[in-house]
Parts: sequence; structure tokens; C-alpha cells
Amino acid sequence: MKVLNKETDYAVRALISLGMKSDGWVSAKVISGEQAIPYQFLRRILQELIRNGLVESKEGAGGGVRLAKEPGLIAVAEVIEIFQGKVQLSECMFRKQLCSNRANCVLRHEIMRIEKMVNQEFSEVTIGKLIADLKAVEAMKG
Amino acid sequence: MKVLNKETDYAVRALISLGMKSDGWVSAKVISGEQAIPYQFLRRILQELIRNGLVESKEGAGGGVRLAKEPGLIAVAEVIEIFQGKVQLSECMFRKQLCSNRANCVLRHEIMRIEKMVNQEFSEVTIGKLIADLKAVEAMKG
DNA sequence: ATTAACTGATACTAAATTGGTATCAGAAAT
DNA sequence: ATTTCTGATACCAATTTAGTATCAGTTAAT
Repeated sequence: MKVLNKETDYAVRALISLGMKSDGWVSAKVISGEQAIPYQFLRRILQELIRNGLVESKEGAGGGVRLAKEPGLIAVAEVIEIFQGKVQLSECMFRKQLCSNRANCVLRHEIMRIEKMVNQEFSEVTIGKLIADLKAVEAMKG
Repeated sequence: MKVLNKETDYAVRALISLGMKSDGWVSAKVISGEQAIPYQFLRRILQELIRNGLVESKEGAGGGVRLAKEPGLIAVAEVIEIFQGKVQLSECMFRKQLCSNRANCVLRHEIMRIEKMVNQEFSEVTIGKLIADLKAVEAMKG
């Protein structure tokens, strides 16, 4: 049961990289190097983050990307939703009709409850929080 | 972000079917009909449940399968683990060595925490509980 | 004006996973 | 002997995942 795929994983790491730089534009190349993310793959991921308003970009030499909002306002839940879709609602609820299979229905009810919890948790984990954790770890190691 | 795949879904439904029958052996054919699960697919799923000790079988005419333990003792978490693997531990913890990528590491730490929660929740949802829920729903509808 | 360093857009690929099908062998009940 | 069942396993198409490649256009610096 894999929770996060590579896209989400790389996206979060890229956002952390960006969040740790207070200055201007950072190129995909630099992030790719820092986080050991395949360059072309990262390019595509960044474009998706841009389309979704988490990141903004500047074309041309000296250009690159930067966060479009404060790290504390970017939740991992948003990133998951972009790359892996919303944590799935059960089909029977979605269709707003009685579930044809009741066994299925009670299972989905439980799943929905748990999914809601997961969503809640992931929306409390922000890039800002991850960066703070990271800095705490670094500090501890001297 | 899909939580359960078809195998897990079908397995749980099959287990519910079995748990609701107090009498003897039930054939895959019957379960397949009851739960609208493709027969050959279900066969494979049942064999996996047998190998993992959740279900036991009797060969030959009049044979079939039945639960190997009480419905209240079969957790959905077990079923998920059989078909989708254990909710993934982060690689860096698994290797018991320092994470080469620290950004990755703080992210995984959060994931692990949430994964643990999910596991806890799914281990509290048993087939017995689902059957009770199901019966409650049926009763309400008269 | 040219060149180098960038992003935008998009097409392509190999490998793995998912969901499902088919087949053959053997066991038990009738 | 025949029917009803499981055991084991091989196969398959479609989708997803992870990654690569290419070309066009933008900007900054020389």
C-alpha cells in the first residue's frame, strides 16, 4: 500500500528546496542537483505546480521558479491532490444513490472515515513545517 | 490516491459473505454470484486468503471455503497487507542508516506517522464489525 | 545580434501493476 | 463415472508509473 508516488515525493522535496531559499529565481537544474531528481521529470512536475498556483516561474536566462505562496500555506495534501488525485470518495456516495452492494457500502463507509482522517493530517503538514523539522534535525547534528 | 484495490475490496466482500453464513462450506461460485465478483478472479483471491490462514477450504463436490477464524478476529488491515503489502515504511528507517536526503527524511517521518494511524484504524475494522454495521443498515430499512 | 540559460508544451518509451481470463490436474460426493 | 469443487499456474490487455527527448520561445548578458 504505497501512499505517495514519485511525483508527489519529488514535488514536496522541490518545494522544500524552494522554501529554504529566500532569494530570487531558482532553476530546475539547481533543484534537480540538490534533490537528486531526474531533470526532465522535475521539469514536468514543476510545470504542474505552476499550473496549480503553488509555484511561479520566470522564463529566460536568470529565470527559474519560486514559491508562489508562503511555505506555511502549502499543505502536502494539496500536492497529493495535484499528482494523485483527491483521496477517493466512495462511488456509492458519489453517485448519490443507494449502493447496489451493501457489503461494499459498509466497507466504503469505513474507508471514507479513514480517508477523511488522512486528508486532515496531510493538510496540517505544510512545507513550512517540514522545513522547520528539517532545520531542527540539522541543528541537532551540529 | 486510491486506498484499496479490487483484490482487497473483493476479498473483504468475500469474507463478509462467508462471515454471514454460520453453516458449512461455501463454493467460490456462490460467493461470486452473491457479490458480483468475477469468478476466476475470486478463485485466485480466495486461494491467497487460504494461504494466509484467513480462510480454509475443502476440495471436491460439496466442498468450498469458510472462515478460518471468527469474523471479529479478522481485521481489514490484514487483508490490505496480503493484497497491497504492508503500509510502507520509509526506506531510510528500513535501512537503519542515515537518510542520504534529509528533506526526504522529514517528509517520510510525517508519512510514517500518518501511515501508522491508518494501520491502527484499519486494524480496528474487522469483518465482524462490518457485518454488524451491515445488519444495522438492513434492520433500519425494515 | 548572438549566444547561453532558462521555461512551455508535448510526445515518446519501457517496465510494472492491475484487473481479469483460461486451463489442467486432482479430490470428494453421488 | 460423472459432477462439483479446489490447487496451481500461465496468460493477457489496459493502465499507470517513472523517466527521456525534443522543439519552440523568452530573457539576460556579451
